[in-house]
Amino acid sequence: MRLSRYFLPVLKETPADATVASHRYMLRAGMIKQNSAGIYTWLPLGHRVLKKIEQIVREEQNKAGAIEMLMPTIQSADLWRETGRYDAYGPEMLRITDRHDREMLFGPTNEDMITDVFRSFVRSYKDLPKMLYHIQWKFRDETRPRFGVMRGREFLMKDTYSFDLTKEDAVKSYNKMFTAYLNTFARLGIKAVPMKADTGPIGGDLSHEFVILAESGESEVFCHRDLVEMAPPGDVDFEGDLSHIFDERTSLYAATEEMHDAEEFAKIPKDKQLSARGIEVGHIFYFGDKYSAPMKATVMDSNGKPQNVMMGSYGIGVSRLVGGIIEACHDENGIVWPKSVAPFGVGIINLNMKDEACGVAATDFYEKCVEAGLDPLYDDSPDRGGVKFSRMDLIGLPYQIVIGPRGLKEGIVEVKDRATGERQNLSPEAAMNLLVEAFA
RNA sequence: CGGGGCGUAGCGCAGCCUGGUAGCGCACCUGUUUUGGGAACAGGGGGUCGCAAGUUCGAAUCUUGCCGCCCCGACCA
Repeated sequence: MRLSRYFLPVLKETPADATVASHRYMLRAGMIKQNSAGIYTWLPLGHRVLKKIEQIVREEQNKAGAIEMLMPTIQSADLWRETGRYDAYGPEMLRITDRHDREMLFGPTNEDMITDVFRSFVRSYKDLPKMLYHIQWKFRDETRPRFGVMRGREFLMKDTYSFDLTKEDAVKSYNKMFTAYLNTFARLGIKAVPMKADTGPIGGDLSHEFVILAESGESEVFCHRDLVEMAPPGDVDFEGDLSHIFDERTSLYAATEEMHDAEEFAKIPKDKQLSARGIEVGHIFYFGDKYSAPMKATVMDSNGKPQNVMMGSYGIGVSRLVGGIIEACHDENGIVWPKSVAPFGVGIINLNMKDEACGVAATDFYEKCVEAGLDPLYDDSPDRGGVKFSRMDLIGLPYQIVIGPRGLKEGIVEVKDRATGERQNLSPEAAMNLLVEAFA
């Protein structure tokens, strides 16, 4: 993409409303625009990141055997009455009346609806297990939206629902998602720690939150230090036994504030005790027949007897992750994107648009990057060097290629690694090789 | 939902206390000179001062009501 043809409204000054780093940088980098409290437009740069995260989440869900579908944002109140949640959910649910005075709502989650879908079609235990998911916008009318997209009212969430005949089988599904989540967050370039969690209003008795450690986190969390650096499971057989992965993580202490047990925590060696602020980016629940029972979602077992299906639900805050990743990956100059989610792979800076040789070299490098699939952003604006440098640092692409008249005379371009700040002077060919290898 | 704060040009702010018809920096437009870490000079455009009512000869400024947004807390993906 050529910057001159793109839509990248960066801000030089920090908007007064933004107090946390990710919110400030998202506004300044032209990723989002606030429309009202907790509701945002995703501008082109932000949209790219959102879609990249979404795609990684999708791929890891598919690997784990979950099947993608799409349910609507608007739901009928009737379904929620069946489970008693229409009254239980409270003012956080946005209630709407249609022209026929029918009560509708903008879905804050989809347990009720997916249970309805399931019971409409599935009759036999032979169809189990099943894991279904969608990636859809949710609305929760928070009393106090804040921190930009990290606590919006409208947000994009991946929610998976598992259906099994028995609790024992449901725990296997739970472990699949537990494992998939570890891989997902690792691919996103962040360290998310699974922590024993309160089940909240969704209910159930087995639940973990996946938490990124960051100073701006909303809640306090406690865990064993080793959990933070533990390598992800990587390629595993999702049809095989995954309990060792679950056991390995859960044998070390990790809990959110509500579930914190100071006595247990104290048993950890002092140098391994970690208490920090955390951002919840994923949450998984097992809740048995909480919804299948009232909604009569049953399948025939091998004896021909109807059984309530045992369910779990598994959420990842896709839009929240954009902010969460920035909280974990930024410096004083701006965002430092992990390669996997960066909006563009490499930024090319032409230091002097009026210098003909410079233009030829930069355009040539740009076109080669396109061919190599590096997804480059070419700053072909007439701005001065300083403006281009600081803008490129702000939007945080993993690599910057600086092409200027001075270097070209020596036959070199400068390659800057955004994360380390390290710069190398290389021939264009060597620079290209470096980039291709970096993204291989 | 309790407590606090803010709303004046696209962004960041001053002016309000003490009423007299709106200003600064950045951004934007034109021109010239510049061009390796947010250039300089000259000229220019842009605001019914959140909305409504009231007080007054006169309201950004005083009064009342409403709306919007932010921060702390409680609540939550």
